[in-house]
This record gives sequence, C-alpha cells and structure tokens, in this order.
Amino acid sequence: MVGIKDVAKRAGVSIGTVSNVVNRPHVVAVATRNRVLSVIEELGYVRDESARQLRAGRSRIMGLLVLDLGNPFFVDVARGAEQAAHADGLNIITCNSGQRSDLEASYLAMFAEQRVRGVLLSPVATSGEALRAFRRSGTPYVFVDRKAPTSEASSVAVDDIAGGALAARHLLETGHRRIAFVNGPAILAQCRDREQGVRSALAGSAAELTILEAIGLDVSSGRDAGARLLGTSPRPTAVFCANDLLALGVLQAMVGAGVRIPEEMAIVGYDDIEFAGAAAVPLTSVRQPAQRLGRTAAELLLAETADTTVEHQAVVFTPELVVRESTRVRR
Amino acid sequence: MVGIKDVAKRAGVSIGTVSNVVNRPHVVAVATRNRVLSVIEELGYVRDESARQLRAGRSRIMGLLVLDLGNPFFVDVARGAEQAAHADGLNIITCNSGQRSDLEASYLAMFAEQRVRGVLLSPVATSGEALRAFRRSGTPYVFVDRKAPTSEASSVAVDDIAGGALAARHLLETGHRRIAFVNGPAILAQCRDREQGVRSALAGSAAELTILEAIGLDVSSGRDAGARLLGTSPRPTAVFCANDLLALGVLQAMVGAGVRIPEEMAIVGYDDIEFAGAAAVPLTSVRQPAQRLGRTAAELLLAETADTTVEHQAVVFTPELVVRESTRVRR
DNA sequence: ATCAGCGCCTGAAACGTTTCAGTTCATGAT
DNA sequence: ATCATGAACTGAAACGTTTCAGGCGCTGAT
Repeated sequence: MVGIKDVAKRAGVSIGTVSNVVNRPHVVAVATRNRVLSVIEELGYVRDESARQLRAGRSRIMGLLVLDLGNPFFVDVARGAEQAAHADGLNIITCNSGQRSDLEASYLAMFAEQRVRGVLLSPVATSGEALRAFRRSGTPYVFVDRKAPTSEASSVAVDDIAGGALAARHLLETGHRRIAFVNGPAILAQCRDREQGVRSALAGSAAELTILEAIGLDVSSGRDAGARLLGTSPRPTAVFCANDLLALGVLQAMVGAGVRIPEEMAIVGYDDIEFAGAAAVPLTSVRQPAQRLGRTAAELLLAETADTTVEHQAVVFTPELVVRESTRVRR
Repeated sequence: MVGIKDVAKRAGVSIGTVSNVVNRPHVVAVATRNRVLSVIEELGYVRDESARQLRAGRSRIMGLLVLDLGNPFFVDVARGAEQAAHADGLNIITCNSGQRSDLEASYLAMFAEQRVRGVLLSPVATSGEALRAFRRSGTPYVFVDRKAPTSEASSVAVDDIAGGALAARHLLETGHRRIAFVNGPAILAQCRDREQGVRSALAGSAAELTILEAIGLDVSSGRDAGARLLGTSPRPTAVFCANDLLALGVLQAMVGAGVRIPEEMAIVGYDDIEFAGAAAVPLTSVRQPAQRLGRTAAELLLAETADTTVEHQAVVFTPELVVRESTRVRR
C-alpha cells in the first residue's frame, strides 16, 4: 500500500510538504504542488483515514442506527439524516438493528470504537445494558423517533399518542363501534404510545376495543394478525395498525378472504409510506415527516458536537391523518 | 478520552499487559486480568479502532454500495450481505448511491480512505471515472447485481436477459399482442438487459412492442409512465415494468383511472419485493434471490480477501416468474 | 552591509494501539 | 548449587498521518 512517504521520496520533497499539498494546497509553491500531485496520481496514493483520524482524535463519520431498514419509513429518516450530514461534509453510516438488542449493542460498540462524531439512535429500549455502556463511552447521541428527557440527550420524535388518537377518532367519526388495534411489540415505546392514544380516544365512547399484539412490525406479521382477526366473532368493523407494513399485511389477508374494504372492514395504517397509497385499497394512514425527522436530528447532533455548551432539545412533530379509500365511506 | 495508558497506570501494569487482557486474556494471570478488567470497567475504557486499524494495516469493515435503498430489493441484498459478513466477524457499512455518480464516487473514495476490507458494489455504470480511480486504490471488490468480466473482479448477478424474456413470453402466452415495456434509465445495465430479453422474446412474434423510458425506478416514475400509457392509442393490453416499484406506480395510475386489472391491462413487475404480493392487484413479478445475491457476494469477497490467489468468479442466478392476479386470465 | 520579513520547505513529535524481543522470578531437574 | 524451563510481565518500535517550530534563501528597506 503506497503511503505519504513513498510520494514524498518519489517527488523529492518531505512528507510534510506532501501533507500540505493534500490539505492546504495554497501554502506550497505551484511547481512543487503540481509535481507532488502528479506523483500522487502516478502512484495512486490514497490517504489513510485511520491514521488521519488517530492524529485528529475524531472522525468525519456520523452513525445512524435504525430499528428496521425494511420499513421505508426509516429509509426516509436515513435520507434526511444523510442530507444534513453531507451538507456538513460528514459521511453517515447506516446500520440496522432489526429490533434486536444484541445487534443494537454490537453496532453501538462499533460506533464507540470508531470514535464516530455522534450517533443518531432509534433504540429498541431506552433502558438496556447496551445503551448504558454506550453512554459511558461519551459519544454524543440524539434519539430519533423517540422522546427522551432533555437531561439525557436531545431527541426528535413525533407525538405517537396524538397519532394513535387521530386514527381512533377518525374511526369513531366514520361510525365504527367495534374497533381492533393491531399493535407491534410492546418493548417499543412507539407502540405503547400509539396504543395509549387509541385507548384515550376511545375512552368514554361506546366503541369496543380489541387489541392484538403482532410478533413484528412487518407485512407477514400483519398477515398473521389479519388471519386472527378473521377468526374473531363478532368481527370488528375497523382495524387500526401500528404501522403501514402491518396494515398492508392485514389488508392482504382480508382481500384474500374476500372481505370488502372498507365496507366490511375499514383499515388505518401508520407512517404513510409510499406503498400505502399504492396498496390494494389505498390506505388511510397517519403521516409522519420522516425525512424531516432525520434531517432535524442530524442537525441537532451537529450543533451539539460543534459546541458542547448547547442545550439538549426535545423536538416533537405532530402527525397528520391522510384519508384514503380504506376508510372512505362509500354510498 | 481515556486510553490504554490510563488503564495501565491505574492498574499498575504496563500497556502491553492491558492490551493482552483485551486481546489474548489467556496469557495473563487471573489476578492481574481481573484487576485490569475492573479498571477498564471503572474508567469506561473503549479501545480506539483507528489506532488498532492503523497498526493492523486493515480494518474489520466491509463496504456495501447499492443503487437505491428505497427499493426493498436492495434492502434484502443488504440483509444477505450483512449475514455473511457477521458470520466472519466483520461489520458492514451500507451506503446508498441513489444512482448518482457523484455520490457513488464520494462513497468509493470514502471506502478506499477507510481501507475497508473490501467492497460490494452495485455500480451506476462500470465505465465511470469514479470506478477507475477506485480500482487504482487496490481495494478488493465484487460486483453485486451486475455481471463483469472475471478478468476484472468477481460478480454475482441474476440473468436479466432471461428475466426480461420470461416476462415477455408470459405475456405472449396469455394472449397479449400489444405489449408495453416501461424501462428505467438506460445507463443501468440491468435495464438494458431486461429490454434485450423482452425484444428477443417478442422477435418473430405477432406482438407489437411499445417502449417507454421512465425517469427513475421508483413508484412516482411509475405513476408518470402509467399516465403516459393511458394516453397512447391504441392502448397496449399488457405492460411489463423494469421493476416492481415502477409496476406499483403504473398499477396505481391504472386503478385511479378505472382501468380494470388484468382484464383491460395486465401488469408484470420485476424483483418480487414483498409489496408486490400485497398490492392493489397482487403483482405477477420476476423473482430474484436478493438475499442470496448479497450473501454470495459477501462470501466471495471474504474468500478473495483471505486468499488473494483465489480466482475471480462470475456467479449468475436464474430468475423465476411468480404469477399472480395482475396477469391471471379470469373467465 | 545588515536585517527584518516572507515564502517555502524540512524534521520530528504525537496520536493509541499491537507485537515481540527481553527481563524477571519461581520451579523443578540435575 | 546450578541451570534450563516456562509463566508473567515490561519496554519500545512501528503503523501513516498532521502539525508546528524552525531553517534557508531571497527581497526590499534601512
């Protein structure tokens, strides 16, 4: 592997000069600079980032750890974060915990060992051992899609309680009295909050609430939940799902069983991913500003790493209901 | 930031011993080991990967650069690659070029500077300046979802010509004589190959072929293409799309315009992403073994980095047609 | 003639590890 | 008593950069 030394020797200058050519070209004479540049080209020299980083004491990388890259919502979050990071000349590396605490721990450890500039974190649980260990490493971090006390760290989230309530209220208003809520794993705060929103919106109403917990937050878990739903009696007339992937799975199970949507079963999803609008029956969904979430979180992190005196913030966005055919009352 | 020196001083041993505790615990006496471990715990010491890597001369990271993380196909590829990398104790960092050559170049440069163990690459074009520069860096790489001459590098791909032909033949066999092909950007070899497959399958048949080039390979480009398709006259009776995202977009445009699927318009997609089966009308699609693609590519790369004498391979998988309602002939 | 100032360049230290040749010390064999 | 052995640990070199104090030679001012 060709290093700065080889370039220096070949160009007949000191390594300091080569370094200057690469990092502060203006301080070296034009003739020398060109000579060095052509040697760099000739030898195919690529500077070694680990040496650079060792010397500098910090890296030019930001970490992003999301719950599930299979969910387009998080892909959008990643896009937003990437945008903000690039604007600041940082590269971002995206990792996928898949909601597994062991993977989460291993990626957090990797981030700490890499001495990344900071981490955007969408954690499985805020109380885990992994997170505690990570905190000790002193790497700055910001929660994404998760509220957190500002005493600990900044966070950028969407009000999931309001979101859940939004969906439930919509179903009430469209006349439903037997409502199911297909939730994801209760370890996730997002799921607990959405459920709480649903409960509070339905409290005091005449509606009867059935809650199903799906194994995961993906389409196939949704299919399973849909099958279970088909077996319940009396069958609910509407179902709200903790995210769009679940809703798409439920939808598929319903359509497969010949249940008409929305006449026999209304469906509401959450996240408003692009596929929701392109579904069998376009899905009513609770929209979250995914890209903005990522961008804002990255900006907050950058601000905190640039100036450690800056105070933690808890940004909360408000979700928005997008009504489509899956709950539209047709006459 | 606490380093190995701090630990050594505090534990009353040399830094060499601390390093041994971390890397070869068996060579240090139990009493010493425990003392050092407790100091590590107490001080929250995390080893610095960049120093480690500088010394070792190589990193424990593998790079993966994909065309579009918004496409679930590539998410599956990433999953497969991650699996294989983890099995070998490597971490993988996934980057998204979004089909932009400038981003591709910047990520490739980053990979080279990071001295990653190797790169899995799904390039925008095999002939670009960025790729040429990257080759010079000497970082080993394997093409994913792209054939390449074995003289240059290994590759793992799916036979796109066969895939295109598979779809076209299916449409011929289900009686269609006016067929449209909605293709993505022609820079992508995948798109060119699929088109070639379509052409060769239809050559000599009585079918008339219309080709539309979409701007991108995403749902909204599909919607646009669908709208254009609606305006053509005589309107084709079937459309094959270069990937499922396009197909979902086309489907949405058709359904929105009241066109019945498959009676008035049959649709075939490509990739068989999970959303294809959960679509408005479940999509017939050409299935690619995405996870296997990623896994195989990572394994190949690992084999090559472990033993440089190993020969390049070009693995080609065969796609498979999955027939669903969007082309099913109903009576 | 001297010297300050400047532009350009050099040389060496420092970053935090890993590794390896050595040192020390106790043990058991001779 | 001597010595070889081996276990446990030490000390220093090396990895490839960046940075910075300083050196050298030239120019223009005094």
